[in-house]
Amino acid sequence: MLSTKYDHLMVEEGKYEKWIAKGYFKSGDLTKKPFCIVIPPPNVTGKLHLGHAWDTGIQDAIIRYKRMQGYDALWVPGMDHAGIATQAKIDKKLKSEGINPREMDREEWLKVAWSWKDEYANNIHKQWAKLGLSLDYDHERFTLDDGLSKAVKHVFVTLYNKGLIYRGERIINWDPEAMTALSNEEVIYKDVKGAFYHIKYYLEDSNDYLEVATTRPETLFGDTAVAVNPDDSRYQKYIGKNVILPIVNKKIPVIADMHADPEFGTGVVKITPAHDPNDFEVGNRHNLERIVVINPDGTMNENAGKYKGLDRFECRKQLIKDLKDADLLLEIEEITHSVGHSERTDVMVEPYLSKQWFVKMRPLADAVLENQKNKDTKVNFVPKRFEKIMNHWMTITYDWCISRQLWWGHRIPAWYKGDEVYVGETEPEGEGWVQDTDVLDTWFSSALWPFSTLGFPENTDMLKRYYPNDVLISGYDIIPFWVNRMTFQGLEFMKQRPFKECLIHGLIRDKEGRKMSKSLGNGIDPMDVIQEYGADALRYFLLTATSAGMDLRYDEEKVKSTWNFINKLWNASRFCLLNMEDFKESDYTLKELKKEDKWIITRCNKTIKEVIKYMDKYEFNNVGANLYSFIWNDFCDTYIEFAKFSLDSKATKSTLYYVICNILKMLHPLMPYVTDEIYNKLPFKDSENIMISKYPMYDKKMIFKEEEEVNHIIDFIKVFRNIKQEQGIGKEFKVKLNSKFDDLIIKMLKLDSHIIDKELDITKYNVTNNYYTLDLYYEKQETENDRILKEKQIESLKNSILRREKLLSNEGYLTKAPKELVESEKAKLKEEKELLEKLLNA
RNA sequence: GGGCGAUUAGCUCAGUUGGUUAGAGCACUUGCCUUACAAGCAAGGGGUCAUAGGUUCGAGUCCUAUAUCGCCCACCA
Repeated sequence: MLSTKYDHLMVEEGKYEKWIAKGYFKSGDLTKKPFCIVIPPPNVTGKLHLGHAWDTGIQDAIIRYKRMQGYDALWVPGMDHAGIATQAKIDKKLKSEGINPREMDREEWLKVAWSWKDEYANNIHKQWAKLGLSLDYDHERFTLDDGLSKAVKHVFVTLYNKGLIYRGERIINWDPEAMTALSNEEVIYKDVKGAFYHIKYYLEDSNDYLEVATTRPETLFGDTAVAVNPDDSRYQKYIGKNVILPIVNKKIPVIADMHADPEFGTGVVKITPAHDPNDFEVGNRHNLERIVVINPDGTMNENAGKYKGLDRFECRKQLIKDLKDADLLLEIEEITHSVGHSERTDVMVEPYLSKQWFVKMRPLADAVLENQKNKDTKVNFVPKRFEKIMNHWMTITYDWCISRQLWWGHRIPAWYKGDEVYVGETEPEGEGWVQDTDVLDTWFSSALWPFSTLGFPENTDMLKRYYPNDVLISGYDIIPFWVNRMTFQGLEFMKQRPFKECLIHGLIRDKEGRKMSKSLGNGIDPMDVIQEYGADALRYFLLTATSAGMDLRYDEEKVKSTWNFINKLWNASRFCLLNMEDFKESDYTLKELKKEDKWIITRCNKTIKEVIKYMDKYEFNNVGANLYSFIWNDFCDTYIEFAKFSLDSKATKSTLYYVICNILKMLHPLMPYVTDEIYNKLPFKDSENIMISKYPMYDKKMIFKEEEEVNHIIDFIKVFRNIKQEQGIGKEFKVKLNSKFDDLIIKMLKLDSHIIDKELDITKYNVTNNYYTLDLYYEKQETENDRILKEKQIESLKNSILRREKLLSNEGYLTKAPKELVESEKAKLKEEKELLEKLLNA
């Protein structure tokens, strides 16, 4: 028997291991329809946070729901090597041990990395288990495992052969701390305080100068021209002349280029083709030399002359001082401008001329845009609005820099011998070939996740069966990084969308609405929450606290209140089980039901219908609201109280069984542990385990017309109690029943010893809800207060009648509103008028 | 500059294709240890749905502005 109080630690202990041992998470029953979700692979950099708990909780709810509905449900687990993030962490750890990671041998370093991966993967497995996720571990993958590496190589080589991957010298975003190139998506723009430095660029052999404004004076060593707008009348006379580059004292030309905006700054731009993407384009147009002046680690190189070796920011300081001393600095204009920072290391990104590998995006993105026009073949976002983010990205995207100067990742399958380049899945024959030392962007491999995990590039049975995936669950923050890239790679290599639907959720915030972050120290460890309230409470809270696509504030009070809800379920179940001790399957019957049994069974079926509707739409907040009020209000507060009058009846026991069984099943996807615990204690059950039992189905035959009658009974009970409390009536009162009364009302209100059949000459109050009516007599002079209360009741009724009469005399309403609505308004008006009559005559 | 979201009870949030008098949890008031649960039960108070217009028989919901907060993208010499 269940203990008197819900104990989440006891309930959750050992269950996951049991589920695993029984093989309940396994997929592959070919007689069933397939349903597949792949987990967004967490990074092997740390522990899972609340966002993961939310994201995976949604997936587990969906997969458990589908499994119970008879699908062959496959949820593919896996993790991401997370190149730059993981390498940064490993390097940090090595440095803290006094080891310089860059002085290590690559192979040695990789050994450290793999043991790091093992340790963190192990942690993540433990956390998945705590969360209760029904992942099919037979199909677990890691982005660097052999199969996925093969997929990556295949994709790289195929795209290269198609001309969709190329190697080129471009301005890329450079992270001077991680010392690697980054993609545009890995650059976070932040507003920082900086300055416009107005510098004199003297014209050759003249005392005249051009005023150049720049935020990055240290790049002037790389200047190879100064540009003005060809239509800018102020400067036309200078076009074609030379200016003297300050400090360097070198001649550079004044050129005319549209890039210079006459409205912006001084209208004169210094052109540094090796350190600015726009300048790079200008340089191409005018055939300018590209001079790199900064080293990969952010220090100045030999082109900076005496500033060589200085950090870029130190150089700026010194240079400004020297310019000032040489009277070349006109002004320092303080401004706030946005500057790119590395997503991972948070250092200022350096636009940097460098030879890298790129994916040519235009054809791939266009294919996505085309595919999104067809609702049967496109990725359907839930909520719909997120499709815009993808479409916009596909419209403006430009070539994707995929090479990273890191060790942790997929080594680029390209080999060089002199000027020769070979790209292939395996090393080329012959002597002297050297493989590219770079690895690929992490997202290059995760972009293949929906099909690489299923066996691609082989055309496996798995791939045929589970691709496209049915739904992908992701936060809106990774649409550009991941969802978009999976979509174009899926279309390119599988000729089909990677998933039919894409369910988007928001971000977790703290109680004050701030993003959870390490620097703020406001992060919450889901494992702590599970320890205190249980995985069931955490998961139910996360899923039901907000509507789709919205951010979620973590509020411990709400988790606590979810715990209370589970405790309520626990005790309701306890009540059922206590009364089912000798109840056998052969006793179970839904014939000869009493009206209250029919009432709860009807409510239960209506709830099933709603819950299924909302589960199918992924509206878990609505699923929760329906279940919560059905369980707490209808079942616990109302039906169980009714049931107490007929606990030895088979109909009552059967009804209790019917309802609790359906409740447990509907709750199971949202709170797997406690529902498993209680289901197991049922005297008999339809399945070995709730998680492989059949999900409830709406049954029209179980909708009874008696529901309405019982609703009136419940309503009357409420009206009576209200009046009794408002009038301050204690145990001394008499009632004279003025209509046919129902036994349930008598029992619930404990009226039997108070019934009289004669009128009394004391305070009388007519209690009615228009279906039942009685006179309530009690020893108390009617006070002013009582009179006011009664008048208030009459007043509000009169107002309501007036409102309805007005509505029903509106010609437009009568002709245009649905007939049923008008009819029910009329009926209600009639009821109200009758009720008013009774109250006035009382 | 372009786009998106939010604004509803003291707090956190729901509110479906427009349809009774706008809901929940927490908090609050009153009365209850009623043998499933006092982490509970019963009853209750509390909202001019950000503002201004409009469409409609009817608007929290649709349209047009405006305000405030937040996010994304682009630009930033």
